[in-house]
Amino acid sequence: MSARDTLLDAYGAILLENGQRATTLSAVAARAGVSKGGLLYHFTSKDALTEGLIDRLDELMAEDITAMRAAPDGPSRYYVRTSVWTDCALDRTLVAVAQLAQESHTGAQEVMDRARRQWLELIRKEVSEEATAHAILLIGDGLYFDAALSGNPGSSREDAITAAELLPVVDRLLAGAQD
Amino acid sequence: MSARDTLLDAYGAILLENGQRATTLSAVAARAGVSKGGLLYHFTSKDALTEGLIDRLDELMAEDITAMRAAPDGPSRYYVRTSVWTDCALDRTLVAVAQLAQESHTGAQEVMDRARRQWLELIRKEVSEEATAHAILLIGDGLYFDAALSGNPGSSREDAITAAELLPVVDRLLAGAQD
DNA sequence: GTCTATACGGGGATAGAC
DNA sequence: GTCTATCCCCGTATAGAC
Repeated sequence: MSARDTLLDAYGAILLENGQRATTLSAVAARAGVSKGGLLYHFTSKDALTEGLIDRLDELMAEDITAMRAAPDGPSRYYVRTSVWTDCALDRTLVAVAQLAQESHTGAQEVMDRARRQWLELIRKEVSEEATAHAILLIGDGLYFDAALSGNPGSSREDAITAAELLPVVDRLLAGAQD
Repeated sequence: MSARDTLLDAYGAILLENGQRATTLSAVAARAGVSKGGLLYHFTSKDALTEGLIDRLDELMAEDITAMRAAPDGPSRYYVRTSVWTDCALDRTLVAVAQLAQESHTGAQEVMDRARRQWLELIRKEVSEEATAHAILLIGDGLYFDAALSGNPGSSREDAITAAELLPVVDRLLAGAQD
């Protein structure tokens, strides 16, 4: 794995677990196993580091949209299924960048906006009724919100909802919107 | 309005609009129209300031739970209705404290957890089916997530969903869970 | 490609005047 | 009750050795 990727992993992990304030250059460097100077060789500034993470999210989102479009059980079910926390690269990067977006980082806000628009577009193809499509999108948002709040989403709470429990509800929403 | 309340308003507003990193003592003091020293007379440290905001959320939540319990259209509809951004004190404080929770602030995480548990408990009284109750809770979470992401939720986007559009979907969920 | 040393600014907090 | 002045620490970034 490239040094750049290792550093982005460390940055994302700290962002996810302890929030923006904890993402000092020394903390990121230490977690990646290099010194501050070493970090600044690969990313010339902290801004460059955040741009790197945003670019990574853009790539992961492109993959996700492709998979969602091809999902055998349909985009809505795919979307809700994959919004439940699975600790995958997209989950982690998305919640990390969401933190940046909340700190008014324009680039982060734009990529989050783009992500939600792309998801909604695919859900709409399956669910003609506008409000239902939005409700499904909101359920996914809610799942990410929970993950973001918990700080350490890996240690899922005992009362966390599972995809298996949630999908029948999505099915009912889909069926109800068909009339 | 007391000086304390004015300062908490300023702190919450900056947290909401620009994120934790922007909430320096000088910025909060300036927004409240006092000096740094003036602020530190009312709140002896930055921690005291955040505790103040968390206490405020606790009070607002108690009011909200009372109103939700007495809502004529039922707790679920009340919950979704009021989760749509209305720029009220609870909305603003909740999203502000959510930011603190994401920065691993224990007190903030606890009050957010408490809030979600209380909401879920009341929704459960109306919706016996567990997954549906969770789905309704998640729709509210999603609405708060959107508000948090936008940075300045006051300036609602044109594509934002309204309560009027969302409530029929909630009704269908309630009806579907009755069988 | 990675390190140490250092410069510089900003944020939190105290002391004390008014 | 609110202000200014000041201190110290820490975070970002640069310079230059290895």
